[in-house]
Amino acid sequence: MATPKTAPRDRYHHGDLRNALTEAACELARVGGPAAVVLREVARRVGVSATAAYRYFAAADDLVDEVKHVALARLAESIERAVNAVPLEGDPGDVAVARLRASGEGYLDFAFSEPGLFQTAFSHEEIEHAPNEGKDFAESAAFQIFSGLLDEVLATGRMKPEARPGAEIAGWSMVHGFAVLSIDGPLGRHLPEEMKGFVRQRAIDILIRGLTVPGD
Amino acid sequence: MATPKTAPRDRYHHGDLRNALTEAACELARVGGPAAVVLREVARRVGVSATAAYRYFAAADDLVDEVKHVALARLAESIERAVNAVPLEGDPGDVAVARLRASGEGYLDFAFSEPGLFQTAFSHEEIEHAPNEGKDFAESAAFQIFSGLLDEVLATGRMKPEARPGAEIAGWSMVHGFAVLSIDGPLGRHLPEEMKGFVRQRAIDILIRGLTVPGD
DNA sequence: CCCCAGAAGTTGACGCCGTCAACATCGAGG
DNA sequence: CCTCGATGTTGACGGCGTCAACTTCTGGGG
Repeated sequence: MATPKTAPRDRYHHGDLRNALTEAACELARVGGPAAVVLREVARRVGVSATAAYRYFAAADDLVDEVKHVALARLAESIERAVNAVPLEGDPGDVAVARLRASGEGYLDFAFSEPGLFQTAFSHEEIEHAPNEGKDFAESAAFQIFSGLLDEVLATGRMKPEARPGAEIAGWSMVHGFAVLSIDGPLGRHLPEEMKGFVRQRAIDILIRGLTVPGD
Repeated sequence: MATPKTAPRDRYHHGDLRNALTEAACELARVGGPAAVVLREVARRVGVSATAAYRYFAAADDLVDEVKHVALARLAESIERAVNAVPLEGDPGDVAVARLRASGEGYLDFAFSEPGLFQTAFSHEEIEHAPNEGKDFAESAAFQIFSGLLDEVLATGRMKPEARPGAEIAGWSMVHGFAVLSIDGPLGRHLPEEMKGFVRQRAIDILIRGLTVPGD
């Protein structure tokens, strides 16, 4: 066992295939969306036979699931980054509202900068695939952050208590709907590029207006 | 040519294949979503060879497009039905707002009662498929109705003029996002059935609150 | 030291898919 | 009646996901 571990083993066997596959799958998804994640192509890119993937994934869908989790994590990072960029000085209510707004911006930043991954994050091939582990999203980091921000807003009095229930879902719906309609829906194709930014701000404005009460 | 047209011609040739194919494709989409629209299966159901479809559709995607247009039309019908069910008596502002709200309800009624068709209506296989005919959606009946309803609300003074631009897109985003998240997203799987209705009302409430000003 | 069990990857096959080129068939108009 | 164009069929190709059977590599115990 003198010098064996350093050589990069050109013809696979012992490089960490699983990670390599996941990475290749992510790249495919990034460029072409969920439909582009094709098991045989992933294997080809990694330089391995198609069936090799079955050592690590029970089926092709599981590979897509892996990408989905990666994408969801990146989405959460994007939101967190945007929220943390908001300066904390000034009226606490204003800060809370600004942070809430920023979370929406972070969501859309990710959706527009990585549309393929975003689409993959929300793809479910079949209408049903088990009562489910319950793990994949509502429990996800992104949702938790968003929920916490709404609590902040509530705590500063900038939201009426009766408006709090269901607020995360309404907010999520607005921002997600806008992303979806923009990325592969009609907005993306029919809206002049210069209006996109305007409309995006308006959507978030209307959401914030619906959720909060004016300051002072 | 005495009695030829009445006989139903069992072995295709001259029955209107195109319609039969479209209809079968719609049924597939209805039950299984866009992924279930498989050319060979459609042909099989109609009792015809797979390649027969190529007389009427240049490619399998064109068949899906056909379903998409049907689905979009049904969506518009559902919205129109809900809007027209609103009684016109009382304060015009209230009526306009009620009609606006009803359009959202009609949208969601369709999405939840025909999830497969709804998903198909908003599916686009590839990220790009031409600068596009521009026809498919923003010009669609549904969008026009929605836009008109917003104008009504504006005219009754229940919406501030500066809130009007971008309003249809914000509204569409909210309702569409809610539908998508509910049908094949996390809301559908993680939300107790009894809360669905509540959350749905809240989402629409928040939207209306964001778009309008209170009456009186 | 060697050797062998099991992990890691390959081969070849199957049935499904979309699509194409070549062929068969029907029915209306000269 | 006979031909010609529209309509549908056959058979093939390559790509896909998946499976069973095979090979090759590697580390740890005799």
